[in-house]
Amino acid sequence: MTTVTTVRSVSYSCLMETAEEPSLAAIRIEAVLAALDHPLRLRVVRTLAARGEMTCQELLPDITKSTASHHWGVLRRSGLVAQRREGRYLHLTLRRDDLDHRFPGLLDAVVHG
Amino acid sequence: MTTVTTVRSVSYSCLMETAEEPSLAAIRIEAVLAALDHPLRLRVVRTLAARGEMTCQELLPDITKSTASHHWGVLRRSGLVAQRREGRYLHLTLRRDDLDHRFPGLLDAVVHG
DNA sequence: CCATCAGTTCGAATTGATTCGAACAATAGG
DNA sequence: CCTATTGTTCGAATCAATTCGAACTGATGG
Repeated sequence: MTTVTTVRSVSYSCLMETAEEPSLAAIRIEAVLAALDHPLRLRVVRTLAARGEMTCQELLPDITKSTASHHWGVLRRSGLVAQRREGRYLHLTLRRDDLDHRFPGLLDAVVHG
Repeated sequence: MTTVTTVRSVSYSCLMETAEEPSLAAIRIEAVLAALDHPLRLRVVRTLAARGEMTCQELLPDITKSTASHHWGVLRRSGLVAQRREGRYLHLTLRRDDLDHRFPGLLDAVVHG
């Protein structure tokens, strides 16, 4: 009786991808709207707007890690959120300046909605 | 051999519902974001912003009637679009004043995105 | 070194949105 | 009246997004 241990050594090549955040000019309104169209992600954006930089755990403590990570990816790729690594922890911030410059008024509408 | 004709006389009681558009104060940002998170509906909003009042057929000529009607419903209930009946035709308009008043800058961001 | 912790990735299941045809209401026009 | 047209509603099928457990990477600290 041998315990089968499936080692996926190759497929995890592009793990912990460094900054897949779009540049200021590359932020697309379609991606921003799609990211905001989810209760959890909208809550995260509002919390970041009110409290500034926060860690992942502070933002979504009661959510499964894999689910939370999915939402971080959507928020990052949309251009709404930037991340900063500090040791093991990931610190997230709203890209307020970029968003205000690209879509003036949008964040205010979303936050004080 | 009788041809069964299922007559649904009761279930169509609330057909052609008159103005299920929310009032200015009742417009929710969540519904607006959800409505904008679809390529067809985003295209409709942008077309209405550029060309003003238009009929349903002018807006989505190549789309199935039932599918189009579904999208009109989403746009109406979100508060983005108002409708005016003229005979058989439905004329749609962007609720620009209401949206600019409720969420200043949002429509501009969406249209010139 | 080794165990732990934070977050990512994959694969599969569930859930939700979209789409379409058919039946329908309401109006328009002969 | 009768027929064609415009848009709605229902039901079912399809497609996309969300969710979760398990395996994994990389950093931390004994």
